[in-house]
Amino acid sequence: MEKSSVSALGQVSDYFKVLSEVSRVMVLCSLKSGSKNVKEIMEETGLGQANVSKHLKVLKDAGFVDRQPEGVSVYYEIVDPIIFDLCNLVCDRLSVQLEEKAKQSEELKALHYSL
Amino acid sequence: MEKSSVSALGQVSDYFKVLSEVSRVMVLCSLKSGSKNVKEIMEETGLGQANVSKHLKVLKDAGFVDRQPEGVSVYYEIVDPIIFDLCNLVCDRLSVQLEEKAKQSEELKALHYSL
DNA sequence: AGTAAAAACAACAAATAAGTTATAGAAAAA
DNA sequence: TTTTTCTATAACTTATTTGTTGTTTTTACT
Repeated sequence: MEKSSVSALGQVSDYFKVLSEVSRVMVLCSLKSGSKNVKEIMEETGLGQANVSKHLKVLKDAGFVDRQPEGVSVYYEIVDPIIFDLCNLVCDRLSVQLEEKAKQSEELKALHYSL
Repeated sequence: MEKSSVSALGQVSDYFKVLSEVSRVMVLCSLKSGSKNVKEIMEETGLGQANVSKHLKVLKDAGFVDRQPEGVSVYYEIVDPIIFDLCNLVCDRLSVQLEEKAKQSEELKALHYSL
């Protein structure tokens, strides 16, 4: 496997890494309805101040959100709603997986009663 | 933020977590061209045996790949090519980000010469 | 049976990351 | 100016996770 390919794949996995923490996804979700400042994000997510700040920095560095100071507070907003497309794709896939498992469960139950 | 929402978001972030490691994405990529056994994956990715085995377990548990023993070796294959849709979405997004940065760089250069 | 090959598993070391506490900085209000 | 409010940063602790080494298990072959 070529060095350049690995590097490119590394960028992709780094992108996914940003979305691989519940807290960060929660922060993104709280921003889905529009621009919010840190305190509002804290209240909506229930996360601590320093924690939210740190996650927001990660999200900003990765280009997920935009930072906009206004007076004392700082407002953040989603840069590109592609994130939600990604999440929806994953949600659909998870639903399918669950349905398949449910079906298997039903088959097992049927087998049980037929024995 | 509701408990059930957090739980659902946790499932989503767990899904992304699987894709957040270069090694695992490399393994998935090596399987893009078709079913392969562990040794073939090792050769294509350059990863160690135990390491590949562990990543394959993670991928299998998450429902990304299917396991199929054949004689002494075990073949793995992609279950759902949705992963590549996800990766392509991310790649497109990363390209756009890079283009924007390049444009900014050009603007900076132009500014430099005009001063 | 005994050996060889392939993959999984267990245990360990090292690296990475998350959350907390405490502190510092910056802007508005008193 | 002093104080208050909001956010960022640093230092630290703890928890996860990765990769490696060594061992075990399973299957095929002699």
